[in-house]
Amino acid sequence: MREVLSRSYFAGPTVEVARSLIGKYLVRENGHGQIAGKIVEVEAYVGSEDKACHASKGRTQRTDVMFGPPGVAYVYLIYGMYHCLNVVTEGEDFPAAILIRAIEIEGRLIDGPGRLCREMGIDRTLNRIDLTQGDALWFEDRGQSVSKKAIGTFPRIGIDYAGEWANKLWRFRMQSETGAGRKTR
DNA sequence: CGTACGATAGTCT
DNA sequence: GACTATCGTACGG
Repeated sequence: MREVLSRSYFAGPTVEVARSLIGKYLVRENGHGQIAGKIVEVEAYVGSEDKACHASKGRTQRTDVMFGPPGVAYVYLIYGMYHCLNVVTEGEDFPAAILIRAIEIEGRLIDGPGRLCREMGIDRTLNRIDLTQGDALWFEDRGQSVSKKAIGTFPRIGIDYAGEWANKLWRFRMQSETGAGRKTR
């Protein structure tokens, strides 16, 4: 079984969708071939109330995409040199997204959103593209189930400014079977 | 091992 | 002009 995740899949509650993304596949297709990786770590950013969510600062040119339909890519540049890949979730006018933090490609752990984007050749030219079309970049269910037990929950990273919102356990990480990626940072 | 810090540019005030 | 959902290197123990 190999199924491209649909728009309705991403329309659900962000935290639940985030948890369910662990064990799914991220697939990148450029002119020269295809790279697929199993998703190992994600973070949920939920609504304008969530101080850690970029959209909490309002609807700007940059955050506008999060207010749109689910299943769309939100890619931004951070610290002037790295890109971060997110999928927009929930309905229109409810700004939320899931940050993809780590994947496993052929047994090799790609740990960190910046490294992941570098590895897969993801940059801002992919911002706002539709991720439900199986074109350039998309998510796949390959029928591998992950038990809830195998998924750890942690606070999100790099958002100490977010007050109480920094304590939410909205980061999900698969305990690796290979032993790779034990580190939690 | 651990912690500290600089690089670098887009975004918002 | 300040800040940033990061990463790699440098250095101390």
